[in-house]
Amino acid sequence: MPEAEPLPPDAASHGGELVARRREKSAALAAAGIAPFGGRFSVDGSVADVRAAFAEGKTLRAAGRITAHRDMGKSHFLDLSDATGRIQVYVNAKGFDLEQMAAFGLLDLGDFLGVEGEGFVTRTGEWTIRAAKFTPLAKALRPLPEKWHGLADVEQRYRQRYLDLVSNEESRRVLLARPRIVRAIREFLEARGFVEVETPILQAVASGAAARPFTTHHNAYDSDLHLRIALELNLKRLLVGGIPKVFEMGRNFRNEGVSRRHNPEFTMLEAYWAYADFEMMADLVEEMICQLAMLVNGSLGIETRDAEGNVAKRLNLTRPWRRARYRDLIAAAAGDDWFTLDLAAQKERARALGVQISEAMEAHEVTQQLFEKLVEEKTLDPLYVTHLPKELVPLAKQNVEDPSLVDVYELIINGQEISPGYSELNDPDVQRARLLEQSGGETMALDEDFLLALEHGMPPAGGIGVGIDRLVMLLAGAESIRDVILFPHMKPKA
RNA sequence: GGGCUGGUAGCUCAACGGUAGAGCAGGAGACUUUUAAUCUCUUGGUUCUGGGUUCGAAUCCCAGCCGGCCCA
Repeated sequence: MPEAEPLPPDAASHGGELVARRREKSAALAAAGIAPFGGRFSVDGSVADVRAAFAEGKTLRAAGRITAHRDMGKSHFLDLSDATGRIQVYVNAKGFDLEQMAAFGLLDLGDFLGVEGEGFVTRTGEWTIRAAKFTPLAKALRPLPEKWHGLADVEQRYRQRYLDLVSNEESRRVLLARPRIVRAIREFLEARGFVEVETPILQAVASGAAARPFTTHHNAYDSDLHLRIALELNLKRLLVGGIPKVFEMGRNFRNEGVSRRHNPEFTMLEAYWAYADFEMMADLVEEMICQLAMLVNGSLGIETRDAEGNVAKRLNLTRPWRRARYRDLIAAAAGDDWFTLDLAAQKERARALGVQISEAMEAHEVTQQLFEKLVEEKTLDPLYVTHLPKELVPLAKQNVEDPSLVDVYELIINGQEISPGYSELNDPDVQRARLLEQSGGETMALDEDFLLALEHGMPPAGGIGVGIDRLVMLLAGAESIRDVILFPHMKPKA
């Protein structure tokens, strides 16, 4: 590349020398009559499309970022990349005049470039476009992360996701798995007659789950509103309205902590199927997730990896998935006599088993804590936990034989709750009573308008929820929810 | 909220009380099929911020800011 003028001293002192040089090259391109930030450029599709169309002697048009430059003097090799792949471009000085080669010298790694030329195969077997023309398309005024190690700084990967996408293949793989999964879910449900709907995010009462909502204000009606925390109640209103199979996939918001498994906004699938029950819903989810696993991994085996990238666990999604009652799982973990013990004895037993128990906990909370630590966290392959205590699930129908239980499942895979499914409670009076009898730290808000809808008659139905972020984590092998969200919530920098 | 841990050149990382370095990127040069190209030379730093200890601080201490992991 060409001789550079000495930079003004202040440019270098800010650590801005790299930017200053690129700005100079951008200006030099403009001075030579070449727009450094170009416009329309006709291409044979994405880089992957160009590779698919590749043939020796065929004229190809491609565009992308310059991600490598191997300078041989009169011969240059460039890598042109986008998120779909990489293709090599060969530029031979013999094919261009001096002005053109001067312009070529003003290009930098990271710039967008369009090329046209014939395909050929180098003697090392690399598919290559022999550039007959090249067109600068956009100047990168700042350098990209290092070519070999990519961008490793976790914070910067999340705050400047575009740099992560440009430089980290693994991030592209995980983040692009998500839209494929979302699309496949829609296709799966639509093929079974489910209708997709969109319901309001701004709600007067945020209910359907026990969680703190975000609050905002609507000026026109001078009323406080909440961002939804669940989709459930509106979809049930649609069951009342006569739509027998309905689903929504959309964003929920919970004003709670941020962690490896929690983002304040997250995507939920909920589906409701009139005249079905929780077991039919379990079958549906089982089939759907297996299809998704085949789509993403081509297999029902899943390998989870630790921070070093080594295989940590192997999961097997082969059907049929195990189904077991909550009480039986507790008894197996804590002793057959568990449910005959009084509260004090249960607390003592739980602590002896290494489960942290606080004095304030009620009986079902002690049992639930024990369940989470000794069953849920230790479960790898899919497990449908069924027939939970009714206190845990106020929107589900009670079991006919044992009204202390509800007809529900909780799907657990790899120690995480992936999906709940219910036989939905459709008796308005029972529903009111169940919402009023909630106890413990977090309770669900009472939505009178929802109860009014139930009084008009809701068909018996099965319902499911699927946390899409966690499902994608599972299927794509991501360790953190932030790895499956393009722009995860971060604390603003001061 | 608590515990542990991290922040050094554009990027990836060293230096762990005694002159802040390397690789890549950048700059100059050589090279007409390279591919982490190679070879010679070379520029580049408010060591996150603010205090403190010390003859001397990237390093030790305190506070803060922003992350990561674990716990609640």
